[in-house]
Amino acid sequence: MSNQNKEKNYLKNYRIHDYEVPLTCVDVVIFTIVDNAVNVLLSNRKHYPCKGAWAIPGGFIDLKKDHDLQQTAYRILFEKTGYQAPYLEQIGSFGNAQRDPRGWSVTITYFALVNVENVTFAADCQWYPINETGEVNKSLAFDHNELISEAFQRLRSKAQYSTIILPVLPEKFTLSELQTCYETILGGKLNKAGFRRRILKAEVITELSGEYKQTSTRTAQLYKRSDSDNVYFYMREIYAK
Amino acid sequence: MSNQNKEKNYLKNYRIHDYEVPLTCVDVVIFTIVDNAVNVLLSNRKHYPCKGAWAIPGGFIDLKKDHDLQQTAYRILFEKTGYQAPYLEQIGSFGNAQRDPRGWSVTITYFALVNVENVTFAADCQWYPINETGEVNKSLAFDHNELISEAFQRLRSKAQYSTIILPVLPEKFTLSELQTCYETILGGKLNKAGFRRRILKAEVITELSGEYKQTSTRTAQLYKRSDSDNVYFYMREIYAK
DNA sequence: CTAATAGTGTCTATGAGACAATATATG
DNA sequence: CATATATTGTCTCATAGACACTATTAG
Repeated sequence: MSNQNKEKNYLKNYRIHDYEVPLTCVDVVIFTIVDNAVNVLLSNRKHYPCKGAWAIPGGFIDLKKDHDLQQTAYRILFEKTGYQAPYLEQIGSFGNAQRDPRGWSVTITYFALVNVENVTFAADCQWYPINETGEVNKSLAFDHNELISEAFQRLRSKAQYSTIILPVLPEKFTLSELQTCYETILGGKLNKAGFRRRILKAEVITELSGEYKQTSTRTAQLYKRSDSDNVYFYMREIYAK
Repeated sequence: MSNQNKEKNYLKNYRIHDYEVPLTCVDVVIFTIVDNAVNVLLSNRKHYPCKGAWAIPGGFIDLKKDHDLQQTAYRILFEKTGYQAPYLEQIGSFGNAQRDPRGWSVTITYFALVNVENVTFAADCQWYPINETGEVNKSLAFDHNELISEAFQRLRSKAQYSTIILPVLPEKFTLSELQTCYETILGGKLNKAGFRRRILKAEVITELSGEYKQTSTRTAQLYKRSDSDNVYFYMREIYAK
């Protein structure tokens, strides 16, 4: 038998269920900002294990429908929030023998950034604020509080040198609102003049000429995300205190 | 039946093989520097599929022996290189329906940095230089050239703002050798005075007082990694040209 | 007018890039 | 001494941080 035929033969007889395999699933930590606090979307589990417990949205790969991992994550996010194209990034995979009572399990974890006003979330979901350690004050299913914490660290770290957080803002926003979002995520105050210089240099937002937001005092210029709303990466980190 | 008993019952009857699951494996891109070029360790596949093809070291999770994903990666690395504690970092997971002829498959990919002199690699392995696009000039099994490229991008990107590459150096080295390593990975020349200021500021290397390396001209001060050889992250990127 | 927030001007501090000067080996 | 590389000094430049000043709105 030729080598090629041997390979064909091997593949014909290959059955994944002849092997011991881990559980593999995809989880998505969905962040937004509500009332100047970072919030995460929690979903109440309908099925065993951990039925009734709160958890971040997640699920198994649909081998028939999902073309790749990213699409699994998009599907999960869409099912829970109705969002079509949010900011979505893989933060890493976590796997060990203990994290799931069913056995050795791996989660490929993503994080997403959404604007709270654009979410029409499923009935089993709710926003929950995260605390200073990047977790929620609530006992969650599996190791989900750790996953949230990891995701938040990534978010905060990226906010220090990029314009990643723009998707949490509404369509139109002021520079002060944008600065407040950064301050919320970074956990400290930023210098106003410096912040403005920095964000304008990135050319990721565009002034809406003639459009202003009424406030109790001086009106503020409105901006929108630029059409080419790619994330900009700075050569230097910003410092919040 | 109580809710707790129902859960126990569910777990007792849970069989992973009742579900359609993807293949899940761990692959490790092992980098070193040989003759001022970044090299990657390739292993010749002994088993189907892609028997006889070159691939990066990888394998399945051993559900009995491996406590977590990181340990799977360490095990794979140790089996191929004899290395006990190299620099190892997860770069991400890649999964889709096409990348493995056996079906939907996920790889959790790590990259490692080793010093070439400390490796005693397995007989089925060899170093292979990577080209400007971060791939090897060779057709590899599965999507392994893409994985190498992703890993190399991560390596280069991290070298711009951290001291991550120290593990590729031998026990004792000169500042010029260290700078050459950085230049090899970054793909450009660095400013000498600036580089020295920067690396010494990080306090990740220690002068070996009285020890010098003979060269054809002036001897050079030897250094070693500091005992606390944690990776240092700079607030600002370095620029190679 | 006052209060409050929006928006700008400018000085300082940090650290990288450029480039040259000096030091020390070999032959 | 010539040459090559190691090592250091110093000037410039970009950008962040500090801080105060001006502008504009409501009441």
